[in-house]
Amino acid sequence: MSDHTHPSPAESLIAAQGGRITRTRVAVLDILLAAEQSLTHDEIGVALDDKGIKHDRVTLYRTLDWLVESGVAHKMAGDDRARRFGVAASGPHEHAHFHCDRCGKVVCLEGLQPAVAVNLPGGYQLDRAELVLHGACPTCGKGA
Amino acid sequence: MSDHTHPSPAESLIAAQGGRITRTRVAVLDILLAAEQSLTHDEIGVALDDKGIKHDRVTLYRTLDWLVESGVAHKMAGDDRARRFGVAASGPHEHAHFHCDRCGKVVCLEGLQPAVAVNLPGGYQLDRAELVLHGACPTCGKGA
DNA sequence: GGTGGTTTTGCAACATAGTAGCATTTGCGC
DNA sequence: GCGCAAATGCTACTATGTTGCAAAACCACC
Repeated sequence: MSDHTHPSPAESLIAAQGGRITRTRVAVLDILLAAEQSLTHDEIGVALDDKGIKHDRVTLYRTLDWLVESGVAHKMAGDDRARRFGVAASGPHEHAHFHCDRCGKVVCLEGLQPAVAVNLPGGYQLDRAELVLHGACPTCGKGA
Repeated sequence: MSDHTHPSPAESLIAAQGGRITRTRVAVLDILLAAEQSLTHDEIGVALDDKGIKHDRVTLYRTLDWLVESGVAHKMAGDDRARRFGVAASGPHEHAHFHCDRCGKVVCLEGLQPAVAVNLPGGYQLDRAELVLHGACPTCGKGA
């Protein structure tokens, strides 16, 4: 529609995965990149709507799914049935997550992988470990 | 409906929580007690139907919810949107779970809590840690 | 810059998981 | 046995996620 005078890192990130540069895809990745914590579909949808980007619920699901399959983003299941999405900073998402039980926010704790090489009963082949810490985040902890 | 000649441990467990001994509640807890791995609502419903226990989907939800609130069972969110339930052997459910990525089964690994007291960024108040190990279970690992 | 093929979007309908309200039943104290 | 409160079962509803297909957008090529 206009000249692309703002070459966001999202575009190059999408292009690096062999995907097409589309409005929705760039906007979603931009939102994910700017967010400090994992977001749900609904939150991303609201943010998308706030940016004036026309979108569909299904498109959002497929876009997020594509980002996860491309390794750009990663998804995780929270306490309720809402899946949350975040950008995968490093290659493997071998990092812990902190889930605040009060505000429900999920933050990625990069560079915080404990020794999970525990003694497996035998026969079990460990592929990856997912550690979720529950408690109160700094914001909610102070207001307690 | 007949005389209770088999006083299952489920009954006393329910009574200890101050709950009423009902058909559904005893049967559900019995199934959970007998199962080695966590079960979904659907799996419990099938097992309930297999035992000839008349039940409703909503009743099952509420029964499971009551068991969780009473501390008898514990729930966790899997990879998909289906919640899984299992009996809480000890008091706090401070144990790890193993999720087989091939058959989708979730097993509770009792007595397998690693040192998760990692260095939190500060301000975060850790309440409990949930560790989910992903990989292949002995059954699926052998057939690979 | 135009054209064509393929991907992506958008729409509608569907599928599954979980919840709410309320009348009826049932367990349990009395 | 009686009565009350808890638990069940029913319908309907919400939320989350999926599938199929036609229209539009993106990109390669000319």
